[in-house]
Amino acid sequence: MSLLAINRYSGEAVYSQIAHRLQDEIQKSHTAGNYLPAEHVLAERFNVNRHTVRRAVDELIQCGLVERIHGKGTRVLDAPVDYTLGQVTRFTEQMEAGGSAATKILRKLVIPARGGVAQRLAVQEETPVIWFETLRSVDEHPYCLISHFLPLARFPELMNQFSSGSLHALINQCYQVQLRRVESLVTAILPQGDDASLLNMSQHQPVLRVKSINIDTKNNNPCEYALTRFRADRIQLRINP
Amino acid sequence: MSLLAINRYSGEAVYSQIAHRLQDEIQKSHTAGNYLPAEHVLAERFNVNRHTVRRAVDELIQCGLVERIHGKGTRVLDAPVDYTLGQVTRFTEQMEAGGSAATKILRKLVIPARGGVAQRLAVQEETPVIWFETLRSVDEHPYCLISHFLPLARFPELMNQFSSGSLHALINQCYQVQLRRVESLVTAILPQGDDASLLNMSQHQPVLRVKSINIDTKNNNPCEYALTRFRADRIQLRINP
DNA sequence: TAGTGGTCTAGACCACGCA
DNA sequence: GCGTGGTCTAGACCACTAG
Repeated sequence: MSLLAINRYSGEAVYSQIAHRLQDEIQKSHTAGNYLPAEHVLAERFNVNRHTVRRAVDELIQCGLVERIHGKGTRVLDAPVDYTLGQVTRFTEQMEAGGSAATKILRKLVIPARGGVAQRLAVQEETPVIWFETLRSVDEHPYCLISHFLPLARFPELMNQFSSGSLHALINQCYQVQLRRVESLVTAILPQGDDASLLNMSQHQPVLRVKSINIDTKNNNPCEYALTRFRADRIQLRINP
Repeated sequence: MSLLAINRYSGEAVYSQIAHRLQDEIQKSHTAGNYLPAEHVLAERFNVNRHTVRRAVDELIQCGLVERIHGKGTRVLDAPVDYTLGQVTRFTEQMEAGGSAATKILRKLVIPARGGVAQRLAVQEETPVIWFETLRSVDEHPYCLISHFLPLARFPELMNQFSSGSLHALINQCYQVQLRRVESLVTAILPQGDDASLLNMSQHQPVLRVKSINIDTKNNNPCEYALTRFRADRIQLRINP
């Protein structure tokens, strides 16, 4: 319970003061999964109208701190998960800490390499390339969408072999290829195409886009080009030099 | 003027119907720079309360279609810029590079350390901390905004010494302190506060936010906490493991 | 059925931009 | 001073969740 009351003459809007107060309290007692008190309770506590509380909570939602669930309440969300960009990608292992991670395969195609894909895989234009589209989730909450591109000639049976689980583990097992990340290019964009709906997020909130190249550690040939879109409100990338 | 009236029993919220109607009209008569009719006029036209119109316009703002200007009205914004334009001008910022282009100092303050700042600098709450706000540009085009936080006790004269150029070079020169970046946390958000106008960008395009900690290489004490916001349409971060 | 959030109305007063 | 958006209140009713 806060000691300081709302100051109606401070120049700062009441809803804004309440938003900051709630934000502080959420971060101090980082109770992810908990529910905020009901709106009418908060209204009584701060001595304001319920609509004013709603306006404050709107701010928290915009920040990605909480989510409203109709009929249930307003739930505190997990803080963005740190995702370390290292040499070896271990998506599943990194994310599994909290809950049950899952990878869903959305598309499996063979396409002719063009432009950036051909260039990054160091193959001729029109060379057949495997394209996997995967969606990763924790506890049914999607957090990233990955387009994987791999030269078909190098992994001739991968199209049939890959049906679930970790792609890199499968490659390691079936082809004795150890992958190492050599470069990542990170930027932020608004979600394109179906990405927003697949990630179950707003079209107007940004995603982190990471282009990465993985090479075969044995011969340093590029084997995979991956284009990952992270929900930026759920993920932050940790980079250690 | 629309022919179809609002249907109060369609299941779709009234504000949502109004938002779609307005969106259609804006896009048909794409009159960027024009102002929407005043809220009370729209309310009258749709036979709803002014608050309901406001809720509808909130949606359009969220989409980046219009902006409210206090005392003036609600203005239709330009169509979003095509992404291909952004791609051309996008360049890459090395995580380690200090940045040599023009740096403008926007603010120099001493503030009491609180929360994340205190924690990351490993100082007590309320310890005096220097806060520099700088803007970096290339060819007059701003591309990033940095909040630097440094313990005042460690750099007692820095407030007066720093007037232009590279902060890290100055620290090295005056205090014989070599800084090393030990951690970076990267995420993407929509610009907050004045960031959009300082970076001369749309409020609806994302920025890359990098939190980084620099330590003194001699004793491994944290000396600077920097919070950088990059224009994501102009910058991508290259990360080499 | 009780409790929660979702929407809409009605009216008041304030703060800002501009002529 | 007028017209604009910004905020806050008060109350009503609906829709969803869960016991």
